[in-house]
Amino acid sequence: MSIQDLIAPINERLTPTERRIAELVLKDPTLLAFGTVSDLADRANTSRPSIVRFATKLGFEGYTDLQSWIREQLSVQLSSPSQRIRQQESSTPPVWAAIEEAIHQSFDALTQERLIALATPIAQARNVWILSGETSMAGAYVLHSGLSMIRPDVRLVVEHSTGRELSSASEGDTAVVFDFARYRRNSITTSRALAELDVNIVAITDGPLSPLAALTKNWCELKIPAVGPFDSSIPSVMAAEMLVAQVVNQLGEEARHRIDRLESMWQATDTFLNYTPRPSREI
Amino acid sequence: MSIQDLIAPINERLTPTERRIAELVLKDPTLLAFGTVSDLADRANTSRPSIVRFATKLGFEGYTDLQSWIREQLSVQLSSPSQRIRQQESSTPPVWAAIEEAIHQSFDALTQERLIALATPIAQARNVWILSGETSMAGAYVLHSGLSMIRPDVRLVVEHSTGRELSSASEGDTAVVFDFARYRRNSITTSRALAELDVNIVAITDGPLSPLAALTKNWCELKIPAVGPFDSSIPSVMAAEMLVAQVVNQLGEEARHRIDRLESMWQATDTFLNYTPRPSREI
DNA sequence: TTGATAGTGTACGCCGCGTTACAAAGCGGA
DNA sequence: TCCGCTTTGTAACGCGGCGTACACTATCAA
Repeated sequence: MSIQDLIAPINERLTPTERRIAELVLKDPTLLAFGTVSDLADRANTSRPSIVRFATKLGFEGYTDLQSWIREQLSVQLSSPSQRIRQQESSTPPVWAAIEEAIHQSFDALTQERLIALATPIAQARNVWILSGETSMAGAYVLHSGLSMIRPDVRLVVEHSTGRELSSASEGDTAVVFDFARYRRNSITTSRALAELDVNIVAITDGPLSPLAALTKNWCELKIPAVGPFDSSIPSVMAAEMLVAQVVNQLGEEARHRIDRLESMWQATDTFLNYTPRPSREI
Repeated sequence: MSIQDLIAPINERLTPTERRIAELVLKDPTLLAFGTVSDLADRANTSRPSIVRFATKLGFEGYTDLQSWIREQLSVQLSSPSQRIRQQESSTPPVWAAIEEAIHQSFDALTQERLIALATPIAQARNVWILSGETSMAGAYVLHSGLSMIRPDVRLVVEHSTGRELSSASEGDTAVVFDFARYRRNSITTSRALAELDVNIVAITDGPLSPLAALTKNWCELKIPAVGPFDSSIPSVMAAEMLVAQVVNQLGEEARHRIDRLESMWQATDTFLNYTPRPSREI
């Protein structure tokens, strides 16, 4: 039971001021443990009674009650073995390490030059086709979703309609293919066919021995860790996101203009619950 | 610098009473952090001035001074490892740091207990419905893909057919919702409706202030970094994958059996290019 | 025995704490 | 426009906090 679990069930009943207080104490719980009512009031730009009311709204008698509760929680956290475990880095579960390593390697693989090399054919293509194997579906999905927001004529090709969809592909187009061992037969054969048609191939795959790496010089290598019995999609997704960001850079004003139009479309259709302009937009 | 290091050099100059106080605070440092002079005096069977004198003997102005020092020490100890990591590497590109921090925080949020709490309703549900906002589509996709391989009756609900798809949802079902600020109106209102129908809600969201966190106690908090102009899907995907792995654990033999059948189906249809059995299967 | 000194507890003052009652301001509906 | 409710801030109160001055006790040397 944490302060988060206490706030969550009542978060919709919080007044604006109380919400400010909630954000404050969530950001820095030590404020609650050590701070006085006045401290919190000052930090949240409000008055002391509002702090007390916040405490009662959480179900406590008053601030004192809330604070002593927090202190108890903190005491067990300080004395419990998990805290000591937390400080030792050696005991992290192996999955964590595998994911982190994979991410690091992907970062290393996606240098600035490599990103530019991969993004350029995407930015300049007339049509962009996206293909993928199994592990990498999520990456393909993210790429499709992201690219669609910044340029026209982007299509995610699903296996059962490969032929129909790709019949119009030709020189000047670019196909982005995600696939890793074991390679999906369909994605590989399709890529080969597209390469024959002089379609630019951009391949996200697992190394120079991949059949995809043979098709193009625009490829990059990702390491795929396992999470439980399945392979992780995280590296693919990361690569897709970085590709999208790079294409945005290269398209410049045109991409930004499209994003702005999408934004106003969202506003017009009232898509989001609490619309507040933010520097970072959603995919 | 700890309280031990402060006491050690003067321990021979301590009077009997002061020695009792020293033993007390060494045994339980939270007493110093949270307790008042009176508390300590009572516990050490002495008077309040002795506590104050003890503080001054350690080189502080008074008890207040000592206490605020202890609290500072405690604060850094409580700050999460991810925050300390942030302070180290300043030379890496900001995107990397942001992604790594988000991943660390997600790891912290997805403790074993939390994972079990989230996975149990998924493992036991009659039907599983998956909903998502914008950023988190990829996570929802991965969850759907993974769960489909290990249990029946898993459905990804897309916005335009929400009503039709969910008309059969009822008690005993579980809905997994991914959404983050700005919350997509459709996913939130749908979740609320499902909660009204006593469908179990499992929420992957951005904190206790999320409207989703108000609906259920089975929620977890992810931090969403920005990659270029868009929010990243990586945390959602990671959470989805860890959820799938946990559900596999809980379903045990049944899940493994299903995976094996899928495997032979793949073999039969010759889906992959180079079939070689591997310990880790693809999603 | 007596005086000085170190150790400790009592008594007191002042400040700031948390709390509550009440008034002002903001917001929506009639 | 007015009325009611919700939200928020102001003012006052009483309690307990810490710190300090002072008094008592014990110890030891002379």
